[in-house]
Amino acid sequence: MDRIRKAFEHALAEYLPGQDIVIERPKSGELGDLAFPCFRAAKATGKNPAQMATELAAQINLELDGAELVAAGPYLNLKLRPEARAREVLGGLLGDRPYGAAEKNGQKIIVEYSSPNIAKLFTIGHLRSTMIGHGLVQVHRFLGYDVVRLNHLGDWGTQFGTLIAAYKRWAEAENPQLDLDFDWADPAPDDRRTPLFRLFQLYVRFHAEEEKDPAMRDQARDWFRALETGDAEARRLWTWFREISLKEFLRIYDRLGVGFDTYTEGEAFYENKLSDTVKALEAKGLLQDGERGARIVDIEDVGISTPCMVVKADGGSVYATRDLATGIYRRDHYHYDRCIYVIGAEQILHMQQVFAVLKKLDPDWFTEGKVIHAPFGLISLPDGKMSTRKGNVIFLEDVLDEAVTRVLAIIEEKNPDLPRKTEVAEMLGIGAVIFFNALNDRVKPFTFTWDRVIALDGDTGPYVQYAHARIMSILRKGASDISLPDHAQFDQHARPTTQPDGDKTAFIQYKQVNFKAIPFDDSTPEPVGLDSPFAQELLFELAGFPTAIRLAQEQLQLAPIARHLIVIARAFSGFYTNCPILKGDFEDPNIQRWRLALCVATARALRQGLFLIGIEAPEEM
RNA sequence: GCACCCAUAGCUCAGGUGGACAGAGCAGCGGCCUUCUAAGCCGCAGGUCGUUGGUUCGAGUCCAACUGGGUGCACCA
Repeated sequence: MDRIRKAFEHALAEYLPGQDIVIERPKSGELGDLAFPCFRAAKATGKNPAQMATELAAQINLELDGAELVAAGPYLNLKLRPEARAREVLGGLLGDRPYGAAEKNGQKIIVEYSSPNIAKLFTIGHLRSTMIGHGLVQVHRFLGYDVVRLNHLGDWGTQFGTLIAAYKRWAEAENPQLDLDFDWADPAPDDRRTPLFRLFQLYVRFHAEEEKDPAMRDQARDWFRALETGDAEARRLWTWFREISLKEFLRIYDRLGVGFDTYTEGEAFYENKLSDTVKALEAKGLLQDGERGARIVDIEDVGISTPCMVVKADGGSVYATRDLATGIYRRDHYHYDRCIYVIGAEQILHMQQVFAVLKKLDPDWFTEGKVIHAPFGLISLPDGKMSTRKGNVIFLEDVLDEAVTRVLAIIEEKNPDLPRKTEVAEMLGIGAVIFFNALNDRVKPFTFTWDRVIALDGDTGPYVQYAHARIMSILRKGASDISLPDHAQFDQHARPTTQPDGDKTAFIQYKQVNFKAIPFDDSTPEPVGLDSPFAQELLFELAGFPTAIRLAQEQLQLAPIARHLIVIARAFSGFYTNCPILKGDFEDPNIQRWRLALCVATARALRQGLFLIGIEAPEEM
């Protein structure tokens, strides 16, 4: 389609010299494959847009086989004949390269995402940063960028004082390994009898009790100070807490199919870099005295009235200090082209402050767009904000488990003989949750309800997966001259591992799918059997898939991909119900071949898109 | 008080750089399983795009003010 777009652009440029030629996609495939809105050009030449479209349609000779120009009101549309469209789209989708993927472009992107706090359990809120970040990683790799995946672990701070104090108070004596249930707390659910869960219980209890006994706060502070000054006992517990937390995190990442290149560059990593950061700011003359002796950077000149505090009155560091140190370290260590922070929208001001200070510190490096915040809206509960401290949260694992349970019930009802039920249920249940997140990937906050997040009908992950499974079923039954993708091979590429040096491949290799009967080269015969409006609409939507991926990269959000997957799946359903593939009575056997080719192309696009947002596609469901 | 974000069908949301008729899903009602998976398909019904002005040939989209909601505003992260 790129080839045709270029030819169209060229032809238009010839007739409209000196004008910006912007080519769009029509609203539907019925109108054409490409559209040129004549408004601007008409205005520049003082013509009526509709008249101009008519004139251009008559004048321009495209010299493209199978393409015609049609004036539709103020639009000049390029419309391919059904056969030409089929050839064009299928040729792109059934080639060696993943559809819409780009060559390496030499640019390096680093993405910081997930970044959970040690000793806390993943909530539904963590899904946002984790999966949006993962999706952005996939999309950038797909488009040819080198990507570094960073997990900025919350492994430092006063909460460690809290944890150590709580551990000392309630656990050390009778439950030192945290391997027993506490008699003062609800027992952990069966599948969550982990040290991390009990650590979390300690944390919640401490916060509850310190309300009544403020002296406990001092103990927590003291322990954190001990940790900062290198006290051996504090250090030992910190290391251990970090370990048991990370172990659980990795298990969940594995379940989600997410991974990172490093887990070591968390907040603790930057502790010994803070004083240098402050010195660098000092050297640049950026630090000023603030209230009560705090040290601040004034950023009013860039429109931010709240100054960025870097040093507290007591000389301690704050969040911003760590983020500044992080920014500097990454500049020196990664030499990136762009650094993306996938962090909640409630931190917009904070990120603006940090970016503003970084720009003052090194305007040559931190240019516009060099560091960028990809924010997402907060998830709240029907009765208010989630609070880990208060314990009114929805845990991510509970959501995933519930989704899988609901899917299993449906499988038992509709397809009880399905092989590998548990695995399929896992793919579908988790897919539903992840897809919902991708579809709602936006700045608007939303209220969590079980039925919304785990919906299985309508515009959902399972809807897309279902379309894919139906195709695979057809191919199993009828595609004797099409070799199917090897499932093991697919899994290997589809699931990025949690190993730092693991997965480097962002897209599925489909070398296993070969069209022996219909090679795509100049000798490829005219496609037949695809002139139905349903087939044509499906082809049109498949053609729009690369645009959706590029849009996702530009906007740093996954919604365009999720939405387009729905559109493709819906178009396929139309094709599926209206155009027989295996059961048809074809006078020309090539009709069936070409319809099968369209099926393979669709499956490939669906899998690829699901993969980009982090979802697996079972072959049967 | 100041800043940022948001406001489209009963509900949840789409509507890249203003432009082809404001579209989906859910919920509701009515059809479709002796043919490739009914987790599906088809149809019906449902909207003064928060309000008022402005810019423009053209505004759901841009600007201003207002109303309503969310978030943030230096010694927590």
